[in-house]
Amino acid sequence: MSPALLPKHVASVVKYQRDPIKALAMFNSVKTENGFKHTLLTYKCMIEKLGFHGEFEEMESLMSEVRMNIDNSLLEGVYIGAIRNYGRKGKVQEAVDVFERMDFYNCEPSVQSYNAVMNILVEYGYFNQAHKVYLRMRDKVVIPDVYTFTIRIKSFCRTRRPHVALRLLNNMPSQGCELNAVAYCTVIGGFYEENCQVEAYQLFEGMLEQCICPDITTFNKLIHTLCKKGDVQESEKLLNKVLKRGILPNLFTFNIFIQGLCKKGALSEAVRSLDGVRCEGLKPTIVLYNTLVKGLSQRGLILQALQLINEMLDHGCSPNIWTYNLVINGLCKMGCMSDANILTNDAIAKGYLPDIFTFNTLIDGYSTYNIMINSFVEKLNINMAEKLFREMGDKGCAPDSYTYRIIIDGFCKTGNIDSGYDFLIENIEKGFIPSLTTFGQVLNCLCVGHRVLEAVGIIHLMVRKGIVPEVVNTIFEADKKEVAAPKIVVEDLLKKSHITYYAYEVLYDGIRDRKLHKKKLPTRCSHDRGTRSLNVDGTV
DNA sequence: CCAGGAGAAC
Repeated sequence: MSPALLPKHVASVVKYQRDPIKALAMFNSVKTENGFKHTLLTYKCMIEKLGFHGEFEEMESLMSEVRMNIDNSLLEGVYIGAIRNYGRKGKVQEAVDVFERMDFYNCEPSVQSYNAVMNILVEYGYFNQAHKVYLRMRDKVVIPDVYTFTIRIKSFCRTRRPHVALRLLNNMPSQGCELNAVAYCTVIGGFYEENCQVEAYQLFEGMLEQCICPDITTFNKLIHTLCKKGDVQESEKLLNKVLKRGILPNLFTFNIFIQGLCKKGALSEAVRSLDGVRCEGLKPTIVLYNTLVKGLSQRGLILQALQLINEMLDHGCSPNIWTYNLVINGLCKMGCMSDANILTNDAIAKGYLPDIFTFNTLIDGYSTYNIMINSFVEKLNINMAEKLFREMGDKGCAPDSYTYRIIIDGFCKTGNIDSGYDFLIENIEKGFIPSLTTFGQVLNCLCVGHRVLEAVGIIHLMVRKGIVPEVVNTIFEADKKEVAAPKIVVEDLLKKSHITYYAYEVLYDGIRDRKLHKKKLPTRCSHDRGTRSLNVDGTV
């Protein structure tokens, strides 16, 4: 007998399976296990998983299922999870819908549900709707808790009414709700947001006097508000206060400070604070370094930024493509396009593959696309090269003959003959004349793949486009020319080593084959480029 | 189960 399958086992598998759909398949398959029945726990985990990954259809259908199998009054946690996940993905209406349907499904929302939906409404700026939910909550005689107050405080702060927020804070004790540091700091942040340093600081001191001290998370949020505005000094003042209370700064704290210092241009101080990080026994992370690299690059301190990259390597922290993007962007802003290109190639050479942001940065440099595409082709990362090629068109930056050459080259090297062929045709269609090397490459690939029809088609296309050795033009009789020209082209290609001897043989036989000669090429759909289809002669 | 945590270019 196999050991019994327990709900907690299923729940943990669901939790640790990365792929929500795979988790769902497992979840469904255990239903047939002898004696196993899903519980509130397993349903909750599965619904949470689906919602977290934005699989809302599956999530909703599982919610219908759980309603049939579990006492509906126990499902509040499930609904709150769904509300949160809809909120995380910006689906405010859907979040509200879940909330609204709760009592219809015999689940009376508690204060937590009201809070969850109110918070989403406030986060997305639906302040009036949030207030309506609050009024309904009072109507239903649901008692607000400290979370409710904090959400309402936040709402007042977001609508730039910190004084109203303060009044609410002060009313909390009389409503039987104890103040805590989160509620306090939300108000304090609201004052700082409106540049009311005096009120904010007084309130901060008042909070500490009541022996209410923020934890590092809450504190970080507060100084983030300040540092974003460039007020590092005030942040330091606050930090010194909480340090005395035994609060320890963490990497978030340092990063926020460094951002603030960079913002006000105190770059050397910002760089020095790396030592402070280490003094605290913390190990600077890539995020921290990148913050500094960004600050330095934005101020045009490129050499220092590059020096910092070396330093991070010395400390066992590898830069990433973001790191390079920041410096590349700095160079572009300074107008040093060629240096930006050099650095980009340098990054590629070191194995840091440029991403979409690299190109947004470099977009001004007009030949940059070709450099980039070439780099990718050399790395045989042809997908990225093609993506760039498409993007280049979208940006109104027309590919030139060279672009085609390198990209066709890339496809041939990676054995993607369909794409190589399509690009060759597209190249010609755009009015460019590909080089014989390019023709040769595609022809070789086609012949190796026994794609004689297309290969021969290309030879005829070359003839029609006049891409032929000079000698062909000395043949005056049209029918003689028609027979001789393809042969001459193929021989010329072999002579100049653009095609292999094998390809030559295949082509030579192919052009003599009358069936092939007369046969029109089948219409090919370009797989990934819309519905346009081409015949080999370039007609659509 | 509900409030409060650093991340990038245009």
